Amino acid sequence: MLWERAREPHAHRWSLPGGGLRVDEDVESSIRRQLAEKVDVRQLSHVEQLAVFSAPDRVPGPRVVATAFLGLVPSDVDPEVPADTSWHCVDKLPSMAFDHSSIVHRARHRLGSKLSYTNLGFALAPPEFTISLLRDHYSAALGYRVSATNLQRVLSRRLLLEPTGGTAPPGPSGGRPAALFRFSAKGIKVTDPFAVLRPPGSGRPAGGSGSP
Amino acid sequence: MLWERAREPHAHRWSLPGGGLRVDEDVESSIRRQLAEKVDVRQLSHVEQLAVFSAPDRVPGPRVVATAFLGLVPSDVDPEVPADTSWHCVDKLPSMAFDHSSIVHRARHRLGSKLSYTNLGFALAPPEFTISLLRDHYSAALGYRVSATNLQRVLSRRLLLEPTGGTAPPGPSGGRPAALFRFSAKGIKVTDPFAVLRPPGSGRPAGGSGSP
DNA sequence: CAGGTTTTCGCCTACTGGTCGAAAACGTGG
DNA sequence: CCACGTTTTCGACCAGTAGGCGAAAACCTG
Repeated sequence: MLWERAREPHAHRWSLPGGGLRVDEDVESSIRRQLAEKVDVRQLSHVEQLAVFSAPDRVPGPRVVATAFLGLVPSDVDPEVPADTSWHCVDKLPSMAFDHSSIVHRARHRLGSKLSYTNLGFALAPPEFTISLLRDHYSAALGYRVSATNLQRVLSRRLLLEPTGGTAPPGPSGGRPAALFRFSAKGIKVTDPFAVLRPPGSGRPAGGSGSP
Repeated sequence: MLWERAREPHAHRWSLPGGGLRVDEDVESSIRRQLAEKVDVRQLSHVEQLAVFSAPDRVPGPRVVATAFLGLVPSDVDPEVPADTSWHCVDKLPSMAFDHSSIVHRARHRLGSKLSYTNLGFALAPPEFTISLLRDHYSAALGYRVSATNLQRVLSRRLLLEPTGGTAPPGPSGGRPAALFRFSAKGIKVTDPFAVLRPPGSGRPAGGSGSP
């Protein structure tokens, strides 16, 4: 989501929403406040620090140190934005002000990476979703097609998918109605990475009961 | 590596090395300069931004925004440090100044997580190392025993271990001399995460050449 | 009700990680 | 100098995991 600058420098170019840090707030409170004030985006499903951008010449004039954030909004919410603000596809970005273009690319890379070793993908979807919708979000964020079959099995084995019992109506061209799921967070967060080298003794959840 | 504060506030308590940002440097240059100036630590095998700590009351007086870094030094280098500086085990930390204790815990958690989905473990070892040494580093950082057999096979299958041909002399109690390896970086960095949900068609690295 | 569409499920295969035990290579003590 | 303990290395086995079909289910349109 970008905001078209009205004033110099870089007037009429697109920039990321943000602003100065007040003395009585930390950086996360600040970005949440600014999003709420300026563009009315409050329903963030995930917010994390991306990186500090601090090159001395990143903006004209005195140096400005910026803490960039990665924020995700579920795909079903479409917040009202002011006239000078609009959503852009990360594959077709306009010319951007300052170093904001590199910030966006860094965020895109972070999201793609985290999809592989965390469950952050659920933050992209509404509270109830179909596997196809989740697959589309994964595909868009990763940049390649992922199989719905495989995605469902992988997430199911991790006990992350909980069927709601309901179904979503099929599209205009028909098709079997898709089952609805919700994220089954059994004490875990979407940001928790799953280990690859595990502690010993955690390989076999349940041995064959009794004697073979 | 901690530094004992001489002045108030928090005099005589331990704190992380660091200092103010100059106008002509970015934050990474700054922390590298300060480490080089104050404690003569130059041989960092890995440096990454950890997080921004910006709570308004994190230090007495005017608010100070700090960009914390995670820096790794290979286990074979032992840089000379001034009298007021010394290394501490993260399991036995002294009382620390400001919010530096939470910064260290955050760094520890980050390192443990990244060992699971990147090859950052190689940054802990010297350029040439034995599997046992690498296992000890993994065990220390993760907090549980990892098997040398498994570690070697996992890393070998990822084509990350390149034997140097040399061997390390056995310890005082004998034992077979251990083979030496180096990190085989074929165009990859230790920070690159390995994907879990892979792009299609990448399952089989090398098909059987010809007809078996 | 026939045909097209989308989702879901089961099966098969390949790969990956955990565990175990044997063998190799070394030092030490009798 | 040879038996013994120690440490590393390697192979084998097993279970769990992911990718790739293809069939079946469930829906819409004409």
